[in-house]
Amino acid sequence: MLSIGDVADQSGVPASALRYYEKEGLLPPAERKGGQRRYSPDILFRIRVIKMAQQAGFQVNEILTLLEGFDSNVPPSERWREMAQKKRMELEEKQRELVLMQEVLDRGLRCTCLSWDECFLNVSLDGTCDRGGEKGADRHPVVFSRRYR
Amino acid sequence: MLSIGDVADQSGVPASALRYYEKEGLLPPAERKGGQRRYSPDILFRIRVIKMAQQAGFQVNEILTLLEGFDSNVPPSERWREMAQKKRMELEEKQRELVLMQEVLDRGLRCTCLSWDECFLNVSLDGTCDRGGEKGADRHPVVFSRRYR
DNA sequence: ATAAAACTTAAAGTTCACTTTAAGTCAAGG
DNA sequence: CCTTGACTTAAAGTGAACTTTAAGTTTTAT
Repeated sequence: MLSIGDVADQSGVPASALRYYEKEGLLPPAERKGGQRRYSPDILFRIRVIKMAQQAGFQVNEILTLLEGFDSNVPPSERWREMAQKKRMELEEKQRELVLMQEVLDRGLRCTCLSWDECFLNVSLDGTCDRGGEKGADRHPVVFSRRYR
Repeated sequence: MLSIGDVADQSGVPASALRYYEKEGLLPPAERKGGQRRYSPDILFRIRVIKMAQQAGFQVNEILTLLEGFDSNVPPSERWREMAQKKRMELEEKQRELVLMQEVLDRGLRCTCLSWDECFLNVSLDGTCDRGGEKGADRHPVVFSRRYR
């Protein structure tokens, strides 16, 4: 059995956060030994899922629904399914945004403009600066133009 | 030229947030007509990028660095490049978590267990319940087990 | 010309997800 | 047995990202 400090060390989640999760219902009330929490190592898997969901943009109350938002003892309740479906679509949208953002970063990293001043005339929807027309794709993204400094 | 209300409508970002962004430097100080903000439609592209970066998990001050965190007039400063490199790696990590999370949701949505009680004995690292052994992959993910209700 | 709708600011308030603090209790090692 | 370090709680504090409020000004439509 692990103390809260052990779990904190092994999961990378501070003890204060673990107590907070317990209070919010994200973690089950831990067994106690003389008032102190004792965890089975299983808890680490649950914490992993909580962290994963957080990275994916779930709020605490959403993770709660995800984990225990059903009362029936039949498989995934309608409520759960609805939430999961909705969330799945949100995740897909978020992935698209993530990829777009990576492309913006990559464009910036590959940029070969010699000065910002070269880069502030044309705004195109894909975010590149296409003034001269020669190697437009490798110019600064216009978002970074001097106009806004 | 667009009023702040127009921009709010067209971008989906509340006027109060737009004012906040201006105060924080995310948006350039807008031109004024009798004290009221007037925007060129170009601003919508910038707002799109801000939203994109937010979806991707950038904080406001990070977006600030992204947009104007360089002083030189040579292409992407070292500072910018460092930040972009770091962020790119974070984005990749986040994508992996997103995919994992989708898989957890999908497993839940595909689950065919007849009751939660069927699903609370085995914990495996991939998060599936594999008691009987027949169609293990389609059981409730163990995260959702009764143990924690 | 005037009334309604939309805008302005500064400052205070809100929500989320924790963290910190204070005062005290427990447990593990020597 | 005793000290030290880890733990306990409740409550207050924090930082991020806005939103709301209040009091006033400007624009727009009739």
